[in-house]
Amino acid sequence: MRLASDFYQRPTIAVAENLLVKLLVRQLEDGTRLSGLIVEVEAYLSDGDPASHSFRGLGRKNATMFQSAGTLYVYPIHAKFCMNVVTEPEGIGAAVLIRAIEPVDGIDRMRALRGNSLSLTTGPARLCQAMAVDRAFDGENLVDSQRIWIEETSPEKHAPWVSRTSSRIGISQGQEKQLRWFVDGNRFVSGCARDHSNGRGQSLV
DNA sequence: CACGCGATTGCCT
DNA sequence: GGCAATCGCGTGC
Repeated sequence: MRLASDFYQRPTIAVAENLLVKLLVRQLEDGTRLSGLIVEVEAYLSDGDPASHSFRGLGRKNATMFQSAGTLYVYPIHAKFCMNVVTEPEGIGAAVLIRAIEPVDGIDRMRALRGNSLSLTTGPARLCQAMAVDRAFDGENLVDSQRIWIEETSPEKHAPWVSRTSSRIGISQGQEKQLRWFVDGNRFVSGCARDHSNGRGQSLV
């Protein structure tokens, strides 16, 4: 079942934690269904978070981040793209970056979209490429889009898992904040923190 | 040990 | 609004 607006319109940290092991679904124009379990996310807050694109207030390049909860904020980076889910009430400016998924449906198609590269969906730019998400999806709303959305998953359908936290990856400011969540031991999680969890990781369940 | 990747900024239009 | 980009680090060859 698709996640509704009230899921996204909550404190960003709660949304980030709860996005783990939800199913990200992309319906291609030809009807092909691509999907994957979210196994790594990062939170970018509206207040006191220098790593967040919203840190300096609403500008021409981050306006989507201030739209309603559930809106997809896609930003360009090094000729590729990363996708975020907008959280909190409209106008706040906070989001959750989806950094990795474990492929479920349409793996062959994802591989083709990735240019047959081995790393399919590990890393935010890679998973965008594998899910055929580009700038045209900036502003798309996961609550009612026919092209992309996030579904609830049944706990009995996948093995028990443990959530861990760590510092965010690839940022120059706000490194002390523990705003990254990932599924412990999952092979699709990016970065070394899969192994050490920054020494202060917490088992949440 | 080579290669690919990537939470931002500046510049051009 | 759109595009191009640097270099440190993890991955995999």
